[in-house]
Amino acid sequence: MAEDRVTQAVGVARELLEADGPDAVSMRAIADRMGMRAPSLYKHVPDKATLEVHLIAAALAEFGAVLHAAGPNLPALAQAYRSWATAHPHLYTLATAQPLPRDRLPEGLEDRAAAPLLKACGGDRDRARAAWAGAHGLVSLELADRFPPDADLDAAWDAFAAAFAA
Amino acid sequence: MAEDRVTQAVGVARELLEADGPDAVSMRAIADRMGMRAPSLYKHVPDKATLEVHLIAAALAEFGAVLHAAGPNLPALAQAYRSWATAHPHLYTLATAQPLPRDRLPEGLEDRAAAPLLKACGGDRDRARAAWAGAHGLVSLELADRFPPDADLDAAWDAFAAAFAA
DNA sequence: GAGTGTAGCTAACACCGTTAGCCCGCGCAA
DNA sequence: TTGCGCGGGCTAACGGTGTTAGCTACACTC
Repeated sequence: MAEDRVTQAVGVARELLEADGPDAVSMRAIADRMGMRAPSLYKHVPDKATLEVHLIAAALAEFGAVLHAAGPNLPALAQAYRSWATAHPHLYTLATAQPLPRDRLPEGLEDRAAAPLLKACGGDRDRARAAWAGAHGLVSLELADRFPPDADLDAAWDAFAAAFAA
Repeated sequence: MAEDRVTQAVGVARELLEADGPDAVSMRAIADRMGMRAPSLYKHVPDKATLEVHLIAAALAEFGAVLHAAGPNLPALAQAYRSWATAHPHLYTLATAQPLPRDRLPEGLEDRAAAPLLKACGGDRDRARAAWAGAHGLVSLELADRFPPDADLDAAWDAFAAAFAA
């Protein structure tokens, strides 16, 4: 059978990333787990960046599905956003901290992930972007441990939700 | 005289970072610009991480001063936040994307940078954190080119300000 | 059976941060 | 003046990274 070595490599990369963070994701480590040496990996994958693009695509698809399932109301979306991101911190960061390789991503992926929030904002794109930024900001500051240790994150999320409820 | 080689190294690191991004900041490149080889740099600086801590401290101090100068009202703060960050994208990212090495930073640096926003929010810490997250989210998504090319960022900032104006 | 493509391998390159060990020259003390 | 320590430069090297070149062995086809 030998199901596609590329998807296998992406899976291994995801395991490594989620378990031990971005520094653990090396071509040699991936190859090791696939039972081969690093150079052989290049018979299946052109380079590491491509692998990361696949990882980002998978992450966005999964994340988008979670948001979609939360339905188009803002508090539920915020909760889903935060809980997925904190459950997959390295994946969230990978998919979010760098420019999107839009030309190498499946058509419509981005829009599909954004759709629930846009609907929750009644189609107001600017408002949706501001809300997205709020959620992303809260999540990424939390993931980077930027809030003081005594900060009440739930309360901060409530304040965020309150600002956008009006 | 030989003004402190450490501050000189930090200055060079900043130049490299601002000019060509984080990948350009290598110990060898810094040493080159100082007219020496990389190993000699270690006679003055214990390691690269320490250099980065100095860079972060300098960035936070400068950024904090800019915010302070903007005064404690939210629209002015938002404008100052965005314009400093976009003027120094790599520096902003460096100082913001990783956990703060709080134990190695000057006492009170963090609070001083946060003070203007806290005052603008009337001392409501949760609200201030939500507002900070909004600004940080907008900036970091903009810096990472995450908004669609046709997005009107000014309008998104207005929507953000409107949400927190009420 | 000859040939061809797939998929593994080792060796190597250029870079990274970092360490070990050498050596030169300056200041200071006897 | 002589000797000595040490600050501050150097080269060589280690182990890591992504990646390429070039070899080989197996399977499949004609």
